[in-house]
Amino acid sequence: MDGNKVRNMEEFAMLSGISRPTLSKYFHDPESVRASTRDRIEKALDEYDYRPNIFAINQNRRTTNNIGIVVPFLADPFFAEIARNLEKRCIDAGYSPILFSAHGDPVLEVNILESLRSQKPAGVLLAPLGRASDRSHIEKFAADIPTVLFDSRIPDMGAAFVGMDNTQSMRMLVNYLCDSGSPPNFLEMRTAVNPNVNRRRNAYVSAMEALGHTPEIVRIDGEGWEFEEIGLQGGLSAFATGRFTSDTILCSNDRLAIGLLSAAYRSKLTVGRGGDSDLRIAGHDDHPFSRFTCPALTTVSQDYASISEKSLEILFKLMDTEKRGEYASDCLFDGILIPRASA
Amino acid sequence: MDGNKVRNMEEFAMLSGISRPTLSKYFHDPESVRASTRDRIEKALDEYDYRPNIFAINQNRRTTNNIGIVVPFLADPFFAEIARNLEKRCIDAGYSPILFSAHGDPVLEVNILESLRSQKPAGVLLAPLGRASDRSHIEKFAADIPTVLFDSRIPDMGAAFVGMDNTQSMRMLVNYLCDSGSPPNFLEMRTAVNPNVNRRRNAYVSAMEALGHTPEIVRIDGEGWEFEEIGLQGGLSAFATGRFTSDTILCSNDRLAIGLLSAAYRSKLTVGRGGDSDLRIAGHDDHPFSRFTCPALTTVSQDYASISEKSLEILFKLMDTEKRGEYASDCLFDGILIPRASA
DNA sequence: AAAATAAGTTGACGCGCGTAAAGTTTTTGG
DNA sequence: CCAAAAACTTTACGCGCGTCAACTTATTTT
Repeated sequence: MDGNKVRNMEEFAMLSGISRPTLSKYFHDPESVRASTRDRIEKALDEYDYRPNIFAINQNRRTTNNIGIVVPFLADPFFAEIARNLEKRCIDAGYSPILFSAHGDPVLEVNILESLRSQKPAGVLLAPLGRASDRSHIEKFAADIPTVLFDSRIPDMGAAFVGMDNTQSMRMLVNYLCDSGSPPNFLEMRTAVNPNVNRRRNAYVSAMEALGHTPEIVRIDGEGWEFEEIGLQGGLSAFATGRFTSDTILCSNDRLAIGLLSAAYRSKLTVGRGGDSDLRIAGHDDHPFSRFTCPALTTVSQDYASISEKSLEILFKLMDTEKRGEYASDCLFDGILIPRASA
Repeated sequence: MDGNKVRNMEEFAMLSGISRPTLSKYFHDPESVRASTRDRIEKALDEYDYRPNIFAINQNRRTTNNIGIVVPFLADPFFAEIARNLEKRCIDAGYSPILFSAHGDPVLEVNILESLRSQKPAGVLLAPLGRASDRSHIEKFAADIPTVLFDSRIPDMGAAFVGMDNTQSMRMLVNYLCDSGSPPNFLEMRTAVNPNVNRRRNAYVSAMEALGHTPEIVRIDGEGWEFEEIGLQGGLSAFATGRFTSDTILCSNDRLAIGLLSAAYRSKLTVGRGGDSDLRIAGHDDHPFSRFTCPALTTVSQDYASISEKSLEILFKLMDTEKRGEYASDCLFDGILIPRASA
């Protein structure tokens, strides 16, 4: 392009010698015009610097080609990774992803949903904060705009959901740990930040009982999303006061486990599955950093690729149809055990 | 609100008994109308469900109140953390941040800039990919839209820049390490992903020479942004083949150091500053996870808060004035040494 | 309380594009 | 080669809001 700035489609129509309605069609879908016309347009596009005004376009359209992606806490690499995956898939499918993080704040989550509304997105992928979320607000939102919830299931929420089967994954972990050593304690934060934790705890309890062991839950203090710090501080004090009744500790998620590994190290406790170690520690989620902890963390993998693929698949269905309610089905993925050196 | 959906400002004007131009003023700036009028509007707003159409608003305005935030790789917690900081500040200042990640892909980076252009943002905060970036493209972008570069400085780029003083920070680290033990080797990736690495290497060399020591650089293979994995694999092979000439290793960044810690652990080498350890390892950036590695990682802190505050301060200046060139000054922050157990 | 000023109202036009209707040209197919 | 179909052009209106000009009403000033 020569850098000749063109003001609007009208002017570009003059310059290119193509009528405005045809240009409009072209920009909406290049395949919708004859090949020869397409060539002429693209040649002109090459010569002049014109891009349709996106605001004018979206003003009339009932819906844009934007897809909102909302996560509860982007500084958590787990969500960063999922968001990356989702973004790429959206782009490949010809949509424009818009990424938001609630930064752990339920008020911000509501604000995001509100501003998203006025963006008229074609659809929204939402990983809610969980317990702190304003349920009725999310429910209303999902009623108006095609929405797929992922990661964290909100009880009694009608919207479609994609996530992992916490019951299955925890049972698998518990079985593995009991097979390979002593039955684990379960470590969690006192104030559960999302419903997954509850499901994981319950699954732990029932899996333990099924094996004839007594479940033992250790709760540590701390609020917010600084899980590693909470795991570290809680771990230090738990080790100091001897709160663990087993040498094997199953954490409600990897970030807590990473903190606990740090606490163990500082308490001069060795971690590993070898018989000469003091402790075994396992987590849950296959956090991107879990491979690199010392020792590497045994965990259950959430299949990022499958979850994001399925989420979008369902979202596209929701977007395609008017009868949204019918597709409001859940989709749970099995986790995959990732045995590493820590347990 | 009763849920009575109101189509447009005209209709809301009827319902509220306030003229449309006055409403327009109000939505642009609530303080610009008389208090009594403001009350009446807000009462009506409370009763009816009306929100101005954002696309119609932005159609005529030369610039929106959006601020673009572009980072090279959001799955890197360092950038996630900075982005979080920037987002919050934007919101507090009354702007709407829009977050983008280039996912390590220079083509995507250009696409982001292009789509950002048509969003007419009031300003943009851009942490470029670095070496891979399309410089001329970024330069043109910054010429049209108020842009502050941060984190990674692109040589000969006219735009304003905020980042840290790598020379200062590396010298500090080298001095510290030499003071407290043997002079360090420098570990880096063979293909530097951004210019910071070059500056750090050079600073390492000159700091070592200033102390009368021979600099020793160890380069490991690997491409892309999976630094931990590269550090792990490179570390394993470097340890196996005895490529390090010192028991102290200074890594070009924390993520590489985290991988190296993992490699050391797997190679049964103990890390720490105690005399009984095999190795000392240090990083650079004060990555959010560096506190929780085993042992905790000695590093230099990038002051997230100061960098983001200063970036926005400069951006606001750029946005306020037309004579942008004059403010295209650099701003470098000193790093702060964070001595932890690893060195 | 009258005059000066600030705030609000009415009416109208423009922004850049979507889109429909009616007419014209080009392409397709038998 | 001609008729039917497809693609394109012209014309015109609408979307929701910004904004200007000319008034009218409310508030402040002296």
